[in-house]
Amino acid sequence: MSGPIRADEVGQTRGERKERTRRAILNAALALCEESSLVALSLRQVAKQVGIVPTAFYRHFDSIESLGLALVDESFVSLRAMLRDVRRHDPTYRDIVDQSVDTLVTHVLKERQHFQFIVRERAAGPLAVRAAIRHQIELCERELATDLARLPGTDTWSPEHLQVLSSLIVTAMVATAEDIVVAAGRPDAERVVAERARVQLRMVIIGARQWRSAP
Amino acid sequence: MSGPIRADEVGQTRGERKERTRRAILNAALALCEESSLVALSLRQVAKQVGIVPTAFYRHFDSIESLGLALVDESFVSLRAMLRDVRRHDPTYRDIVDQSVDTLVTHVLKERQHFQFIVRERAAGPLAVRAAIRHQIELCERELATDLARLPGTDTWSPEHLQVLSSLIVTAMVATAEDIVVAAGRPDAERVVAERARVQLRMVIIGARQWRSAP
DNA sequence: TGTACATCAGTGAACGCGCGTTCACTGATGTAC
DNA sequence: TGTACATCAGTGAACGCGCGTTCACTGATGTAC
Repeated sequence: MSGPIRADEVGQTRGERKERTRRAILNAALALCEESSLVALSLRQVAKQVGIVPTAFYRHFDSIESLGLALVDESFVSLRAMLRDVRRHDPTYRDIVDQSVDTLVTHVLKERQHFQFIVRERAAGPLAVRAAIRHQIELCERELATDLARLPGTDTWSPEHLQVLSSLIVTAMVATAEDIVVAAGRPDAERVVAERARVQLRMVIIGARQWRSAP
Repeated sequence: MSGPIRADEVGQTRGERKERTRRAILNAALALCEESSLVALSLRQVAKQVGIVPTAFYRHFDSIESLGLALVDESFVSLRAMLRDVRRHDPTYRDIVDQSVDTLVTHVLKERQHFQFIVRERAAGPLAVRAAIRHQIELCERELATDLARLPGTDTWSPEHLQVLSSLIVTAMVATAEDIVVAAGRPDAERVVAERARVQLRMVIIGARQWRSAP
């Protein structure tokens, strides 16, 4: 770095400072595209927000698109942390819905920007970003199908059936995540969204269980 | 118009020509934002595509955002045409799923740009556009709830229950519309998406019917 | 029917601005000896 | 440990370009008489 060293930067290695700037770029981009989309975000806006000169951006990313791919990775770290939390609970039909929806709500509110980024850029991001998000979501669907296969009473279901059910659940949960983001900060609205998600999940599970006997 | 009159323009009134340009602007915008989003679309791109000077744009719309609101109206004309088609069929549990999914696939493929616009701008459009789309979708959910109330065997369901079910179905169908757009042009992929939508819809309906007896 | 005037969709020049990207640079940090 | 050199995150000037918006305009269409 050629500028003056700030008090909070002494004692850091060059690598640590680079990582620090990289993180600042990722955070600034995440915040700036919140109200529109990556495709409307400029390199100069990001640089300005971070407090670096526009050309310094290139020391970290090739383009806004590759910055977007890094944000996809980062956002799915949050999403997978949530899935891990969901799996930690006891897999019984009785509580699984309540626990899963609670976990979803908690994580979406805690990492709002990441979940918002996923749902928004999935539909409207740069092509490579859209593709990366769709791929990650597909992986989540497959994982969920594997998890579902471990639930009691699902041993007779076909892999295709599990996959279709899994895709329906993921779709409903992505939609719920969107609704939570919209409702964020209004406790009443949050509760309505959560209750709806619980009922929907229960309907789906009941339907799937019945399905077995009527193929 | 101050430019030369083209052969295909003779005999049109001033109003007809204005409407013609307006339509050209809407079509150009719909095509141009297909690969990214309204928020990344410029007035000059649209004008260039239409073949008018950028300032002429203002004779028709205040801004890209108000053009977007017109595209929302236009797109929901397509969506409501589809809903009308769905309703035309016999409301029995046996065929309703096959017929509805067929209708959905046909309409989404026929008016691909409109459906694509809705799902994309719902998540990433200018704020007013997002709000308008969410409002329209909410209206559709309420209409569907009314339709569901007319199906045999639903007379004992509560309005809240119908609303939750309706929202789940709309969510699943919006997701299916997205998948149809992605699969468009690959008949195998289209068939997979349609079959998945049918199974999911059946699961949901079965679950909802059972729900009644286990509140 | 003809004439005089109003309307208004589209024109074209001009503006200041933010954009991505190039380039040569600076100077603190890191490394080899 | 000290010295000489390499690395490289960040700088700053400059570029050509597309942006939204302003303004005064043109000339065909529409209307009032």
